[in-house]
Amino acid sequence: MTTEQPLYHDMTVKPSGMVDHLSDAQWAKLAPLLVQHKHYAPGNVVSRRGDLLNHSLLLLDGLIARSVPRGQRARSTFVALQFPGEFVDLHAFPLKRLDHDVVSLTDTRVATVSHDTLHELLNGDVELARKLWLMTLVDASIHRHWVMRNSAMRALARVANFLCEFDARMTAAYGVERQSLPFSLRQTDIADATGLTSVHVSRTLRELREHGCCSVTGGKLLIHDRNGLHKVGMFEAAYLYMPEPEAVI
Amino acid sequence: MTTEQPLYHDMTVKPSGMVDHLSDAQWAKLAPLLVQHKHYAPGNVVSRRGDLLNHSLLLLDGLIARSVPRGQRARSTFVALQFPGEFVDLHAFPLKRLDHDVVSLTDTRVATVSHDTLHELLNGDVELARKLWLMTLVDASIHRHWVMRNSAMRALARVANFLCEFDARMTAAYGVERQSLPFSLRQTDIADATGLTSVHVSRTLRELREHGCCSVTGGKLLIHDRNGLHKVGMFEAAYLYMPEPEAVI
DNA sequence: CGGAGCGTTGAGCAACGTCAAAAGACGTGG
DNA sequence: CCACGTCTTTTGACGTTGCTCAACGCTCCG
Repeated sequence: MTTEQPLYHDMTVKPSGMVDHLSDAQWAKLAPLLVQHKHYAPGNVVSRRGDLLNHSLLLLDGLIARSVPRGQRARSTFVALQFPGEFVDLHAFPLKRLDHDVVSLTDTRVATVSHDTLHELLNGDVELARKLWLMTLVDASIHRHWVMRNSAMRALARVANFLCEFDARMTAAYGVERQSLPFSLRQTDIADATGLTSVHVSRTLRELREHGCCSVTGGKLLIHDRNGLHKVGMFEAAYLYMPEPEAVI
Repeated sequence: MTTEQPLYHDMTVKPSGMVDHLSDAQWAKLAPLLVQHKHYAPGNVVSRRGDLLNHSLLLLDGLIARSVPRGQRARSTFVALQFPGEFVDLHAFPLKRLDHDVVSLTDTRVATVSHDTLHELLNGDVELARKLWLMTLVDASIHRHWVMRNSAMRALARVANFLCEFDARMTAAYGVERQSLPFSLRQTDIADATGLTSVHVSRTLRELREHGCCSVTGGKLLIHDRNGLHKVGMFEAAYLYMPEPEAVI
C-alpha cells in the first residue's frame, strides 16, 4: 500500500470506489463534513465492539477489517473488509452501537464525519440519505456473499473467490485494472477472512500458483490468468453492485 | 406454523417482531400502504435473483429464506432467514435488483408495499426512513453473525447457535418465550443455513438431544435447557438489536 | 397397499485442522 | 557489512471433522 500513490489527497475531487455511487453534487455536499483525517498503524483497533459511536469513518487509504474476536488467545474472524473509498462503519449512524471490532490491517488514513452533522445534512437531502442507505446495503450484499462463500465453497474455490473480490474492489478503488496489485494482507488475514487456518491457506495459495492462476509474493498479488481465477473461484461480480458497468483496461 | 394463531390479522395493531423498532405513530403511517396480502405454499420461489423489483414484502406469517442457488441439482445455500414481522426484501427498495432468490419454507402470508408509495412516504418522513434503514442494518448485522457462525464454529456449536437464534427471533415475533415452539424447518433447511450436510445435521441434533439441551421432533422445537443450549452455542443476542430489552416470561 | 419425502445409521474417505520444526523476509543495532 | 530477533511462510506427519454413498425405517397421503 505504501508504494502506491496516496488516494484522496484533494477532497474536492470525487474519488472512485464505493463513493462513486454519489453524484458530483452529492459528493460536494458531503466532502466538507469529512474532517479530522487520522492515521492508523497496522494492527490498531480503531473502535471496539459495543462502543457507542457518535461519528463514522470514510477509509481514504489502506485496508480495514471488521473483526469478531473469539476466545482469549485464539485468532479472530473477519466478517468484512473495507477498501479505500468505502465507509467503514456507516451502519453505526442508525445503529449507534457496533457488534464487532474495527481493526486497521495496514497503514491507513481515514476521514471522520460526526453523526450530528450527518443527521442535519440528511434531513435536508432525502436523495443523499437514500444513497448512503444504498451504500450500507451493498455492504450487506457482500456479507451475504461471504456467508455463501465460507459456507458452500471448498478451500481452493474459496480463496480464489476471495482474491477475485479483492481484485475487483481494488480495481474499483483505484480506477484501473492491473495485472499486479499491491497486496498487504498476510496469509493469516486471508485465513481469518475465509474461515481456514493459515497453514491451509498457504497450501491453497501454492495450488493456485501451480494452476497458473495467480501468485502472492512480497506484498504483491500477481494475476497471471484472471479468467482462470474467476473460473476456479466461480466469481460473478454482480453482488458488488459496482457503480459503473464500464470496461476498464 | 399452521397450529399457531395467525399473526397480523388486524393491521391497525402494531405487531411485535422487527417492526417493533417503529413507534405506534410510524406504524400507523406505514400500515395502510401494506396492501395486497398474498399467500405462498412451502417451496415457492417468491422472487428470483436478478429480478427488478418495484415492491417489497413484509412477512406476516411463516418463514422465508433468502437463498443462493448453486449448480443445477445441488442444494442451495441460505444466506438469511426471515421471521414474521420482518421485511423480506426491503433492501430491494434502494438496490432495485436482488442478488439472491426469495423462497417460502412454510405456508406464508405476506403484505406488499410498492416502492413508489414508499418513496413518497419516506420523502415526507425522515425519521421513518431512518427506521427502515435501521431495520435493513439489523439484517446486515445478522448476516455478519452468520459469516462468523459458519466460518468459525464447529458443527455442534453452529447448530446450537442457529437454534438459539431461531428461538430468539420467534420469541420476538410472537412476543412470548416458550419451552416448546413450532419448528417447521426440515433438517435439510438447517443444513442449507449452517453450511453442513443434512446427514451431519441429523447426527448433530442427536448429540444436542443427548446433551439434554433440546430436541427437534414433529414440527416442534423443545428447549429442555435454554442456558445449556446458549452455552453450547456460545449465544449472545446483542447482534439481533432487539427493540425492547425487557424480560419476557 | 404403494409411493414419496424425510430422518437415521453405518462404513469408508477426503478435506482440513493441529502440532512442530525450519526456512525465509525484514528491520535494528553493532 | 554482519548478527540478531521477530514475524511470516513453508513443509511434514498425523489426527479429526464432516462429507459421500448407500441402505433402511418412518410417516403421511393418495
